[in-house]
Amino acid sequence: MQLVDRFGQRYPSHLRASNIEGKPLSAPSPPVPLAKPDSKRRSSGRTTLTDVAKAAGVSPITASRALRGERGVAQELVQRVKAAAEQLGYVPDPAARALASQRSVQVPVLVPLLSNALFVDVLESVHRTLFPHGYQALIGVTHYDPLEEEQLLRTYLAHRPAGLLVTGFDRTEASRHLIATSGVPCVHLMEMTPAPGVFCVGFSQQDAGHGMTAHLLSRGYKTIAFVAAQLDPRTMQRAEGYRRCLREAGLYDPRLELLSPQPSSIRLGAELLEEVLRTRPGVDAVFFCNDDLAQGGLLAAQRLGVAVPGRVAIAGFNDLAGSDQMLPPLTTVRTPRSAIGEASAQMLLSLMRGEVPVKNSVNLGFELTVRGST
Amino acid sequence: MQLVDRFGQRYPSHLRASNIEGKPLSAPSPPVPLAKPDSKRRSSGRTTLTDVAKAAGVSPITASRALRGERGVAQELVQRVKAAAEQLGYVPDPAARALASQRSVQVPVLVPLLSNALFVDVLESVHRTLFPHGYQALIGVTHYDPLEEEQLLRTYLAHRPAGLLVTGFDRTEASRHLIATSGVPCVHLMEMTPAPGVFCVGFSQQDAGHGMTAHLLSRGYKTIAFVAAQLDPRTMQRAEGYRRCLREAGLYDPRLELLSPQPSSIRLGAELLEEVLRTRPGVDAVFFCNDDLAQGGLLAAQRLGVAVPGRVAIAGFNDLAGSDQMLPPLTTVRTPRSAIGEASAQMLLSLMRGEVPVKNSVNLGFELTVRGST
DNA sequence: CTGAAAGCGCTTACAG
DNA sequence: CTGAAAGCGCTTACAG
Repeated sequence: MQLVDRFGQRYPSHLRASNIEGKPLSAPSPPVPLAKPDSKRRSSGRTTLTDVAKAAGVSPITASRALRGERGVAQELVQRVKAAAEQLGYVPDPAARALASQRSVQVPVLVPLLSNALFVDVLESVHRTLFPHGYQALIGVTHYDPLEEEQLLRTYLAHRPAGLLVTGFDRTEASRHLIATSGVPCVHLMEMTPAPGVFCVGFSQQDAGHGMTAHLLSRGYKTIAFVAAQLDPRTMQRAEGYRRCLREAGLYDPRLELLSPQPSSIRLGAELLEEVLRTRPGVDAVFFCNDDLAQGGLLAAQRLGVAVPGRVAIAGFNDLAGSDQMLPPLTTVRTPRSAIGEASAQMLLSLMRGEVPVKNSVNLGFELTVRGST
Repeated sequence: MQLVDRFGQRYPSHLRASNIEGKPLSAPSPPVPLAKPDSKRRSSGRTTLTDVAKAAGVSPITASRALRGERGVAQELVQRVKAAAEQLGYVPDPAARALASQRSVQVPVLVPLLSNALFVDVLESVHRTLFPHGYQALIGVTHYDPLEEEQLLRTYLAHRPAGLLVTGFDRTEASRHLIATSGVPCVHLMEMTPAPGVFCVGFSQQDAGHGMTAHLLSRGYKTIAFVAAQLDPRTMQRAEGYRRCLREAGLYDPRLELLSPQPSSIRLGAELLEEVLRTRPGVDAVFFCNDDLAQGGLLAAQRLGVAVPGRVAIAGFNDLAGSDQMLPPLTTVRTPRSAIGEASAQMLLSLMRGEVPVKNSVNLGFELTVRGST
């Protein structure tokens, strides 16, 4: 068999000696790929694995193995191949790789919304962790709709992703089945679960809801309202924590809950605080399920001349940007979203390497951040 | 030539009659792909174009053409192929498609940061516009670093993207060259430019800076400070608009500019307002280059008991979440970021179809939003 | 430890 | 308007 390199030189592929001398390696690569006028030629002019193999004087398979760091390749060959690849500016073709190996470098990250800074932080830290390893985070926005998530899952799974990151555990049976049968490593974000064989990184939303409520009780507040929007699963888990805590104290009253299915926002928080003050005049503390609501509530209180925490205490959740700058600064729960993004990506990385993680679930906890508003 | 389908039936590929009767279409697909024990078999069990073609009684090429909506295929065949694809739940393999066509469905979107809601909004609307057309937006975060952008460009361009979205025009010569020679359709976001052959969607940052300054002048403010952070190209274009406007009014004084290279944030805005009040006591209005700074400034003023706009007026830029809820509500410039995302994606879609857009540049303008703070 | 052959699932470039 | 052949650039599965 004869190989023809891009300079038109011909040599049998087993003639390695000439390459060992370094000749092909030092040959200057042409500034513009030489477009061969051959008919039937579809070459893109791109540097291919074969080019690298030729330059290193090995077979493409060996070059492939050396470049992927597969063990069982002679140290010397590895170095020669790597040098050649560097020299030629070789970049593996992800499409060819995906087709041959039945696995791409793509990692869909399915989050409910991008308008919540929480998920942007998670997405960014996932991206930052995965990218240096050659993996590509893909955006998937479910809008809190299990059917939309199922559709996204179908689409993305057809792309043979290397891994998958999904938010929480609340999804359709079909989605669960798709994930399970795909064989694609999957890590669940934001929540803890007892289910075996399932991987997750997050914290206990219910404990966090309980913790904040306990803090308010410890401050002496007795009539604590829970005000929530969106009403997604994690919000409702916080609600459960709130209920559990108040029941333990014998202070639970369902009429203290104000639940709005609307999307969470600063403006809505303002409206909801006004509603609480108007309809539940006895309330002495409000626990908002998210900081944007709480910030809106704080601003509304100021606008109305309602003293915080004198007349009513206000607490939030997530410690979003600006909460520490409010007047008074907002008491909230600091959630480890960047850490969740990073740890979940690390766990996925290890699953994608075929390893078995030491722990199925990683609980990153939360931090009660007490500031002036309570 | 004989084809063997997954049920082991053998029939010559030209025997279309039996398929026209609909037999293969109505054959139930096995719940689990039958893993053939053939050696040398690498099949993933996935439904392939060949399966569809067989079921429709046409060649794979015709099936491919029919599915991609390429014109020049008999209407009847198109319908048969589409029915077969639907029936079998066929999803084209993006990797195979990318490898064969030298073009993927990926569209990298290069933005400076994800921590600025501005770019999240752009990214989300790009994603929302592209996804239904089968294109996949990829995240690329440059951290305002041209070299990081160049590195991202190299990586992403090796993935043969279908299109490319980049922020602004400020990049390395090498990056410009990479984009130009890649042949990948590219649209520039956020800024306007006179350069021919370059596509962009945005608005004039300088005009917007000028507009806000003119508004402040029209309100009677004479000593207007410009306070900025990050100092990225677009911020500096706004600064230019501010300067031009004050020069026109004969009121420009470089000492009124407070420029910090730190990342923009609510907290920094608070610090910078304090600094302005301390070091430039004559200032009667502050134009912050971004709303997060302005919100921080507003909160700092409140904390210090400085009347807004009585003692000092405050204006921002971008109309971010919460600005309308501040006390007083913040005067700002509403920028069309979702519209920019959508319009740029539409322009890219038409470029990727090989069309020539009517206009090289789309100016989406901006809107002065005057509220209580000025 | 290394390699020749085959194959991944599509589309391009030719023919007819 | 339709199709047989070849090829995209890798990796898998076998051999040695």
